[in-house]
Amino acid sequence: MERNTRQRQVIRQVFEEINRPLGPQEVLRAGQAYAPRLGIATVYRTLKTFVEEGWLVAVDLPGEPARYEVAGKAHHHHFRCRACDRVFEIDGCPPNMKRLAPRGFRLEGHEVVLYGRCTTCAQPT
Amino acid sequence: MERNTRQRQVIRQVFEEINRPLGPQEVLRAGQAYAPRLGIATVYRTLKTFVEEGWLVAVDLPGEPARYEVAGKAHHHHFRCRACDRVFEIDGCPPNMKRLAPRGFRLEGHEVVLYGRCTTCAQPT
DNA sequence: ATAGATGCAAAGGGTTTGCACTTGA
DNA sequence: TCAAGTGCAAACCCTTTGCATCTAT
Repeated sequence: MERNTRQRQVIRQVFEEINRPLGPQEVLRAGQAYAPRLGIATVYRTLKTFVEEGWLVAVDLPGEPARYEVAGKAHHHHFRCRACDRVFEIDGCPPNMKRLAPRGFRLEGHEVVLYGRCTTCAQPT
Repeated sequence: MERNTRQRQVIRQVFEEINRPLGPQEVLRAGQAYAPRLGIATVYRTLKTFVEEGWLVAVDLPGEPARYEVAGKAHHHHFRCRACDRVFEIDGCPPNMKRLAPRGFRLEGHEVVLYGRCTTCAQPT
């Protein structure tokens, strides 16, 4: 059965406070503000546990380690800022994905990732 | 200056024969059919060299090691078969990507990945 | 009390690098 | 000839795992 340890409370809190997908290192650093002895192994184990419980889902972007976000949101995609490397959720979804699949291929799902500058990093100064 | 070694000939040939994105291990195994002593380090180094030369481009899909394909093709995306894990190029591109970016964000690029079954793996038997 | 959770350090898997040997030009 | 390229093994980085200790329940 599940225990409600200090570390898990902290990790849950981190995801509730920072509303965007977070990687293990981001979780570790944010969590250590509340629990300085928090270790990276615990972060990995806890992320895995939360995914199995269904409270988190993995967000995989091309060419980088997995991030995680709170589960249960509507279908959506992600925007990755090339300046600060943070990832943001975006609503909506391009239409007619089906017509892109070659004939004979069965389309079961898709991923869309946008790249550019977030509001903060797009500022002139 | 660049040398035209047996290993490089073999790796070039592999990409010309197999017309889809290949990962280092796929290149190694295909290449060893022609050059049995081909080593994985050479594959990595050669892939990197070819990318720097501009002959190959990296194809990164979420959550998996990079693949490579011959450069110079028109803008396109990829389809990954969930049964055989092979990746195929697909033409076309969803319209109106711009409207998906949040206000204030500057959109510079995008990736689309389709998932499903390729023709071969979609066959009933 | 005690099984689940943690922290550390060691082990894994994929990628890169150091170095002596090989080889194309 | 002789520097670029290769193969092997060691090093690396990120993630996972083993194990002794700690701690919610």
